[in-house]
Amino acid sequence: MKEHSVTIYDISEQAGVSIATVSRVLNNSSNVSEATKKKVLNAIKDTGYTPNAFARGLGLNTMKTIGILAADSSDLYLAKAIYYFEEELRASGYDSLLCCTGYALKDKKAAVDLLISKKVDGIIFVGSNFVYPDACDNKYILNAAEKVPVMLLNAELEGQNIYCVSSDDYKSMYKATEELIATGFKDILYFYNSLSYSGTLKERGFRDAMKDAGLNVVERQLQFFEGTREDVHGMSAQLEKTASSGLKFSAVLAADDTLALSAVKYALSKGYSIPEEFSVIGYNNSMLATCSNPELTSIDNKLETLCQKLTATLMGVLGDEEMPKKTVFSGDLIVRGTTLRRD
Amino acid sequence: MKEHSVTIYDISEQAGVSIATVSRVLNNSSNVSEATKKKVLNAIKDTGYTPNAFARGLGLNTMKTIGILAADSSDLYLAKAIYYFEEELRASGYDSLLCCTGYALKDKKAAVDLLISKKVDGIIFVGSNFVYPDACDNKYILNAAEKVPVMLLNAELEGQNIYCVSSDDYKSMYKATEELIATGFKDILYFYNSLSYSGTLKERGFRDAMKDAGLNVVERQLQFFEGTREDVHGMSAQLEKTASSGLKFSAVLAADDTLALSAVKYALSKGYSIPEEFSVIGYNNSMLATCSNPELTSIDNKLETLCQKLTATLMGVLGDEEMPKKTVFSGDLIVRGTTLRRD
DNA sequence: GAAAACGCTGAAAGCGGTTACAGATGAAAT
DNA sequence: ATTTCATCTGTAACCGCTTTCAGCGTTTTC
Repeated sequence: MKEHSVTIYDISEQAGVSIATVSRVLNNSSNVSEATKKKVLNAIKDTGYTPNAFARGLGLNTMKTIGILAADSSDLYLAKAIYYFEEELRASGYDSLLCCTGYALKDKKAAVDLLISKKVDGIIFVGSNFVYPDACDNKYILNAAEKVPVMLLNAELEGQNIYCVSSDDYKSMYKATEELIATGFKDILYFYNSLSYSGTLKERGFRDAMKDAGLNVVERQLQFFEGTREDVHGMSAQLEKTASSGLKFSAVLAADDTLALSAVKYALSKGYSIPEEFSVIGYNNSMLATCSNPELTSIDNKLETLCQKLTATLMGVLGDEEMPKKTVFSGDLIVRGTTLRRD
Repeated sequence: MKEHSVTIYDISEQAGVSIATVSRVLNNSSNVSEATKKKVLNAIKDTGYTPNAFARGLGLNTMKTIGILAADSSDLYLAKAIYYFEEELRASGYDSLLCCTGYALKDKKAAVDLLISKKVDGIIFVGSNFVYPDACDNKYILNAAEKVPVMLLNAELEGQNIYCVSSDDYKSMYKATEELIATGFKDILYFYNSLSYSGTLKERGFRDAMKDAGLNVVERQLQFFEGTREDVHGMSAQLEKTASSGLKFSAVLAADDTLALSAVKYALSKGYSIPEEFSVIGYNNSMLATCSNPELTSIDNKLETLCQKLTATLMGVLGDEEMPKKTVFSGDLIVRGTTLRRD
């Protein structure tokens, strides 16, 4: 099978030059005469030679590769982020090594080691679930940052060589809560499925907005969904159960569009008319928002902008520039069919 | 920054052994006495050493890495496939290098070269859009196959060192068409957005089923959507336009759940009741199917099984086993709310 | 016309591992 | 006591590429 792949030596021999010259041609570096360059390029074309990136990486001690860590690449939001990163990185001359870690801390640690051993030039942690409320669980990130710049999307962590780009989830959720209240919905159920860093921010936004509006929040009003992120049926079942257990709510503020969609499903099954009798606000403004019927009012946290900014920051860091350790973008509330218009 | 990272030499020095011994400990190979092993492991722990994967790769000429090529990692279906592959590969001791190529041939070629240069042990082409109807456009795949095993998901291409695992899209679409006809819908609009290999199969399935039912198909009945894969509004607008241009249809057979969802949107906007007056069948049985209201009847092509089979085949090939060059799984029609039940 | 500068090329060291081979040590067999 | 053998460890070559340094021929400079 692997019948001794073509190396720079084969090229040098065929072109009648030294390997150094071949290397120079490959890298477009320093002065090589047109004649020799042509000879080398021909030899390369003839043999179908592709340089060995290991060998190059060994010498240069960089593979021009950025590690991307995401819990679940099939999550709509994370997938989109990965896509943007891939695109941005490629445009900057970097490749990406993707690791889907799942949500267990142990696997996240293993993935970081793997990326380090592959000598990535930087690591992007996609999504807030990598940063834990308990500080000592975050040591693996600090360790990584000792070796390589670490970028956090939608999470925050202080530390040398750690850079954060995130959306202002606190404010967004505060705004969303206000919106529901302003359109006449006071018995709001907060529906979430992640205990992450940004999850905490969102929850605080909801609580504070309720408090500032003089509304009381009972703990049952915050529903945590434990199932998988795609289990829409399970989600609406939980709402159903919550309602039948006696808690009254006429609006759902969801930490995620999928949860919001399940709320729409629940409301329709109950025969409520949306948005007059029952309102819903989602989060992330994913494609689900426009797929839904009626379409979801949702928070757009400008993922593409976040990803661009994060990549730009990373490139700056790699170029030894001084870069801001923390950038926050505020989100927009996109009003669609699951909330009332106000004028 | 990069303050001379810890190497095997540092470990050997600290542990008072040779680098060969350190290497042996790292690879758990041959006989190393417990005492020395312990010394080495301690040194590793103390220094936080992680082996350099380039150097290892250079020596072994394998990085234990599989390249994954997908046009768009944020596409629901592709993202899911990527997720399964990642999972399966990791379980088999391989890592994955993801390249999102976009849909342009040129970029696909570039991505293949990149993977080859990174010395991946195999390449998985995720999705049928990598195989073109025009054979000479597929040369880049044959080239890749000269260097490394090539795996095709949902596409077929003859060639040395090329292995295909796919769903029987022809039969599935044939079945779906039959279902619509059997439930009383004969003026079916076929809605698609991809000219890929499996796209062709699907279309043939539709055409043949219609023909076998004695139904005529006019070309306007096959609508191609050119926009992006998430533009639900654009899709329903096209249906709207098609309808107002005079073509009558009371059912949509979509090559993709997103397209199907847009059909639901269109039908609802027209005030048709689903599924009695208007039926829809989607494809892929993605989460959109259960997100929709009413929920989509869709073809489940058992993506997870496909991915598992493909990975297993690849592992077999890498282990120099004889493997089937082509495996086909048939799909299931999952009946939900957008088609009538039949008894 | 000799010296200096320049453009191009090659030899060789090094990147950090793996591994074949040889050497050292100690126990078992004769 | 000597040989044999197994067990453990070290030396050094090698993987394919980049890059420094030196060398050489040619042109410029005074």
